[in-house]
Amino acid sequence: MKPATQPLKITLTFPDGAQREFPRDTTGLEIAKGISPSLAKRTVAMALDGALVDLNDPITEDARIELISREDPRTLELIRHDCAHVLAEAVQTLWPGTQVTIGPVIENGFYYDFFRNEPFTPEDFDAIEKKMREIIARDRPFTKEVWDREKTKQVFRDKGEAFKVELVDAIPGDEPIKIYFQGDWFDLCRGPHMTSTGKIGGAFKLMKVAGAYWRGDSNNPMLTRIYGTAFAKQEELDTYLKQIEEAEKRDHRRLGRELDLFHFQEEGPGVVFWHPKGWTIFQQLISYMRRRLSSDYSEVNAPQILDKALWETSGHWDWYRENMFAAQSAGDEAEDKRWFALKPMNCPGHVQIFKHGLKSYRELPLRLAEFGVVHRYEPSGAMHGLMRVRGFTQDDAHIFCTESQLADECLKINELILSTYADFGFTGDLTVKLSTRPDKRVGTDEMWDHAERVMATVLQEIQSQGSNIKTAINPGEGAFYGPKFEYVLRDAIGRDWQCGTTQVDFNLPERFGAFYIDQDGSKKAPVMVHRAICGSMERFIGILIEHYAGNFPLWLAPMQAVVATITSEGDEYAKRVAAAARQAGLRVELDLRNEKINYKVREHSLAKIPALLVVGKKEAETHSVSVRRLGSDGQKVMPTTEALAALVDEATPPDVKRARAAAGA
RNA sequence: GCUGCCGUAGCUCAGUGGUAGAGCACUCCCUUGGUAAGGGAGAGGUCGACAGUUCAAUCCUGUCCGGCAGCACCA
Repeated sequence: MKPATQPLKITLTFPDGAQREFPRDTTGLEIAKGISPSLAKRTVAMALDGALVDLNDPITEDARIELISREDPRTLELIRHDCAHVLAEAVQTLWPGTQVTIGPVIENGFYYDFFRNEPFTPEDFDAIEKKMREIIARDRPFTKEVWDREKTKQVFRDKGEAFKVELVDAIPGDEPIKIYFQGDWFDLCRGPHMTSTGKIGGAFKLMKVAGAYWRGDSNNPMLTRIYGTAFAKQEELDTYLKQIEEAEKRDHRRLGRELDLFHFQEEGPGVVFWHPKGWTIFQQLISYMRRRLSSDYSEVNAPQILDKALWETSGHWDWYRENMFAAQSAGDEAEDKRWFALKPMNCPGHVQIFKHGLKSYRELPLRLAEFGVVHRYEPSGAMHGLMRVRGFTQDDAHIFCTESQLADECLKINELILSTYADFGFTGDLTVKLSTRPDKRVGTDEMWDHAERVMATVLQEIQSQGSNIKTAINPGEGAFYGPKFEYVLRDAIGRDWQCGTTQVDFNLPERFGAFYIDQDGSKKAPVMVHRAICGSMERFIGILIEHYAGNFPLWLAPMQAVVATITSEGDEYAKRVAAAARQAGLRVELDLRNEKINYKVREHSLAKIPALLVVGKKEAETHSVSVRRLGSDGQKVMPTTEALAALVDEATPPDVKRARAAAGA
């Protein structure tokens, strides 16, 4: 409640706890100057009760105040935002007539979207950056004015800035229209900004150009977006650029080729050719998941291709057709021209299995799992290595249960997902998002209300269980048949990937007339829960490749060790070592080539073979091997039996180790 | 799908309006060498596909296919 008359004095609390009174409407700059001129010079913004605002803003009420220097981590956002404005001014100076739109700060920098008939190219960057440095060197103050809404629109209309006019219209009526000047150039902006363009400094760089739809809608015109980044210090920019290089080195498409895991070719856009080594990883992953499922789930396999009629019943033909592959007999004479569709999802197949034979309430929850290969016609621009393909394998399952079992099943799945991610070393932050009803959907509002209510309760429960779990709501992002949880994991270099999902479905069983006989002898439609842990095995392997940078833990490594000889004198012994290793269950290769050991070490190191077992005359005589581990410089001579036992232990999958420990305890 | 860029040997890339080169990888020969590249020779390409311009196209133009970066979409 504000008092009827504004007080003339306000009390500000400084970070050290000191409190001082100032006349109302004193600006941050005046306060800084009052403390010391050098402080005023160093200060680029202030925070009132923790919120960053312009240093020149008059302070109207009591607050905690912090004077923010350029070195404060919170300033980074301002540097980038200021830099975006300078970019826009530079572009409009160099190419008059270019329309400006928006220029926000993003995770690693900023961008600005422009409208211009001629798109920009990276060759323009030098000229733009040069102009930006001029503007920064001019060091004009950022000043803010609050304009009348109609006047603002008129000014932008007169300047030919149609997009800005639209932006003004989008600002809620009760919000002020703020205009920031930097010299003569000005932009509509929420702020805040630093005190002048000179504070931006020189540690910025334009990164790339790309197209982007106006307001993120593919029905709107496409703008040209220029991405840039900026830091407080040059060293930080250099570090960032180096990080990008490192990330490129672990790109799964590059490592997939270098490590000979898989390939793509023109005839099969978005479908993977798995090579022996890549397929070994794939199989290890599937074996792992099978072990994790064995106690609760029954594995099934449903057909790859089914009559269109079935997809009409399921609703896919209506709601998902543009993503589906359809097929007919290719023979001209065939009179039977039925349309079939490749399955884009496994659920309808599993419902058929559930429906086969009468089910009793005693059989619920019935959990059917399938490593199901599905095909989806993804937009051409969406394809990205293993991360986004048109044919992929889901570690899919459908749980048929009663409504009262639903919440428990969701929590059980949650446990499985979290423990699986932990086994692969994804120990960073995890986000669980609840996606609610989309516009395009089947089922009644009552069904959706009910489903979303149950899910929201489960989400709360999940949240309360883990400290590194964040939760969020994605309104309108659900599947067309029901709301879903999406599990987003964070990899070794901080990137987020959506993998697991739990989707509640009150529609499909009913559509197919699936039911079970309840305790009272009546027919009831089961609730169906769709769920995947890895999501797509292809994508998950892509994530693993980048997460491990190709250095797989021994249990997943396609080739776990290579036995290499120094001279051909060691051949017989090397064969015995390799045979013993294989006998012990290790995936090993023998390298008897007439090459120098240096050459072999280099080659197998580049191939990221985890263990190199080198044998020469000495080892043969002492029944030992010289073990060189990937990533270490030296080597260690050990008795062969001991070396193999250690490798076998290390190669034991984490879940198997856990099971053994539990059995032993 | 949209905007921009790209497509030459398995990979990384040179190059030219008169039908092609390098390094690595591959094959063979010499070398038997203790922990990140020993030497030599050879083989390998209708220069993404199809049209057009031209006496002549890998090179210029167009269409298509595929890829890359974003956007949109999504496991």
